[in-house]
Amino acid sequence: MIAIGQASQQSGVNIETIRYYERVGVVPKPGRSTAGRRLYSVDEIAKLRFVKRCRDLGFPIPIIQTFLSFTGQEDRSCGEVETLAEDHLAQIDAKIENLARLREALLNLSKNCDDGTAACPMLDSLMRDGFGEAVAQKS
Amino acid sequence: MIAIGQASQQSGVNIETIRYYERVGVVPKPGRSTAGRRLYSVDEIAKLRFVKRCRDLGFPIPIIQTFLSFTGQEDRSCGEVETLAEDHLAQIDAKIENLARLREALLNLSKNCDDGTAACPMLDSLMRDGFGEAVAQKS
DNA sequence: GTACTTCCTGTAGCCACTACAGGAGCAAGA
DNA sequence: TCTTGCTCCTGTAGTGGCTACAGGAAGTAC
Repeated sequence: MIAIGQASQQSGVNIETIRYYERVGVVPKPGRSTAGRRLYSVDEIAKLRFVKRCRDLGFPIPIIQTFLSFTGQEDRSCGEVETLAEDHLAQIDAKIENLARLREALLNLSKNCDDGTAACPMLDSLMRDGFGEAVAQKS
Repeated sequence: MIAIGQASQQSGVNIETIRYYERVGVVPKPGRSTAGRRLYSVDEIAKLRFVKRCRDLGFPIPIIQTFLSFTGQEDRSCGEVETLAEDHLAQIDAKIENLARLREALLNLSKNCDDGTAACPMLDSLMRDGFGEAVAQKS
């Protein structure tokens, strides 16, 4: 059983973030020492690392909680995990597409800036009507 | 001079968001009617629309404030605008790259799910050591 | 005994909104 | 004139996923 600082080092999760995860119920409350300090087992460290990996993959916390509720149970979990992962993948694809469109729009705008005049054509374009409607989408 | 509802329609900015922009100082405080209701001029609507377009392009609010401080002033603005836009473009590129990497990692993980066994290989991979380090980057 | 580090709780801040409560004004029809 | 329904007002709190800080207690090394 190790203290939170070591748990942080071994899992790669910030101390404050570990406490945050505990507070919102992502990971279960760990045991405590007689003085009230958190003590983590190897399993709990593994769970923290799992959460970190999922977060690095961009999964939102509620999805990770669903994942954690599946681990250990054998039946039906794989299909649901796959569905959640595919949904997430679709969202990532949508984000990439959106950013690519935005990139194009921005590139078109800023290349006008090269013409050497003092007033900025990019700001002009943004101020004038009729631009930008093609970009407006939520990421 | 029109009321906030019309200003919202004409600019495409949500009413609550208009008030938020006023509160944080993105747009100047508008005039008021005798009863204390906000009244917007054509110029102020244009400014709101400008802010919306910049937000749609993903510019953070402090940058938009810089843009707005440049509009109307002729000298030196274009070079600085270009720099800000290029920085932003670089950030978008970094985000796209990150998401693409993440996409790959996720695809590799979830395609293992197809093997028909009951326990989930994807969750297994995430629980085991040695995976995910290549993905960990801030978006 | 003392200096240093780690840990504790609780609260507030970040970004860019969004939602809601509880009230007031305004315009149109009966 | 009264009522109905819409718009608007202020102020506050919530969203997600942390991060930072204050003020204190406990542990460790010399």
